[in-house]
Amino acid sequence: MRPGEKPEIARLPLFREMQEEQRERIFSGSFLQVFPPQLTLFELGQHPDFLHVLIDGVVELYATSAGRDTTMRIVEPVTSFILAAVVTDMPYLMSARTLTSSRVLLVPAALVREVVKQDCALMQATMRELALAYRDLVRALTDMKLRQSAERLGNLLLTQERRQGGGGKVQLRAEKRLLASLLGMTPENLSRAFGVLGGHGLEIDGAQVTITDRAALETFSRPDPVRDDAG
Amino acid sequence: MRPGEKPEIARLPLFREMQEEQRERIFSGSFLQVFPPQLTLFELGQHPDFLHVLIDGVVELYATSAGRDTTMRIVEPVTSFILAAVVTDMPYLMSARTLTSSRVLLVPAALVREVVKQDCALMQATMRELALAYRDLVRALTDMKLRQSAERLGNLLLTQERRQGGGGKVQLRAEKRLLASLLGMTPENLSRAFGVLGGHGLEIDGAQVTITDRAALETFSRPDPVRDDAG
DNA sequence: GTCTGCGATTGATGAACATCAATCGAGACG
DNA sequence: CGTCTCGATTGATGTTCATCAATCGCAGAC
Repeated sequence: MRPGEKPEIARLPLFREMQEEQRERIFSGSFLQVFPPQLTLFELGQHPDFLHVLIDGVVELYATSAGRDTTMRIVEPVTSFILAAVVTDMPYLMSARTLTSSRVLLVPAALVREVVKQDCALMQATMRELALAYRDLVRALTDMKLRQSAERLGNLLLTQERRQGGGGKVQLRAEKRLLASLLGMTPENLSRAFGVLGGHGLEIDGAQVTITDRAALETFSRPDPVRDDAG
Repeated sequence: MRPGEKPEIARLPLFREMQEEQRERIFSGSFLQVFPPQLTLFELGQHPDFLHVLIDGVVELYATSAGRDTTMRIVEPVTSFILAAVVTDMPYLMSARTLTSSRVLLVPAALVREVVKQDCALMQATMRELALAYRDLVRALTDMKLRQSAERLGNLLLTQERRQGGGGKVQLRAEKRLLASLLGMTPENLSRAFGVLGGHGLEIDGAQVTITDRAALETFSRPDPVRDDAG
């Protein structure tokens, strides 16, 4: 682990409040591993052996079924992932692969479960993390069920813009094919959705998106104050 | 509270393992309320004042956005619901209404949060509950993104049949319009989906569904051993 | 520079699904 | 016993989205 990274991991919401001593136990039982791009970290159905914490790089969580697959989440550093499978000790419901070269902290799942039982602060943080993740999924599911593709894209851009500082500019980080899969559509349709939004306050140039008329974009995308604005 | 109900609530996974004394605190701070059918219990965006435990009746959780709405979950007794909003103390992401006359135990949200902090067994149960709910939503979202309507219906029926004992019969409990909304389609399309499954090992008579050829139904619906079989 | 490979885009077509309208059928009620 | 109501069903039609095919544009290789 590089200097400065351990404190950064310790500052994660998940590990922040726990006892120093227990945190040391977690860290000393874990190990950092480097993975090349496009490598599968684990697959749907496998038994969860490690809690993963992405330190550096980008990881995609995706699900497959009957030959088709879809992106469920794009993980950026520094974040833990697949907490729910580790806590319940049940098979993964998603697969994971690196998109870029990545460094991942691997915390043995059994160790997580053991320390969680002994350190109430860690348990509370875990509980909170799971509750927030649950809420994210509620949002994603209603988004999928109630909105059509161009609206979903519009709302995602509005949300991203707020997260990136609110200057009316959004920098797309992932490939568009990935973004399409995350939004539950084909790359072709994403292109067309961008085209549609072009008539509703949006300008796009490659991976650089500019919101030229927020009011128009909001009228079209119908963001929900509860679902889309709050964290 | 009627005799026999309190022990039944105490047997819920959520409350089972906690200290007797703390459980008493929860119960004595809560109250049971009876609601008529079709009554809204709370609405999306409101601040969560109570953890709800459905004792008797049926409750629908649904989300709305831009005039449209969709069923997210049908709650049957005895189950707690909207745990995530209570734990995070953040606005509801779903609304709730009774479908039939219902009795609901209302546990003040602040009390839940306080006792959770003091009783590690309750916290662990909460964590587990949230993790399982998260996994349910992962399943629902991938189902929505990867399968088309008739497949979703087929898999739901296969799952229900297993839960109802596996005799090849499934009794539909909810109205079909509700089932349609839960599956993310219109009532008209649900009818047609049943029609399609009629050619793939299914027979339907009103609310009584019979699986006449499980192999055919599975071939068509492509259940995922991980996602659909495991709990 | 040119070639090459790959992702993004665009157009044409088809499938899945929603919508609109009409009808059917079963339970409620006079 | 009829009729009224409401959900379920069926058919006709339109919209949304996927698929297939071709082209564009850009970055890396040589």
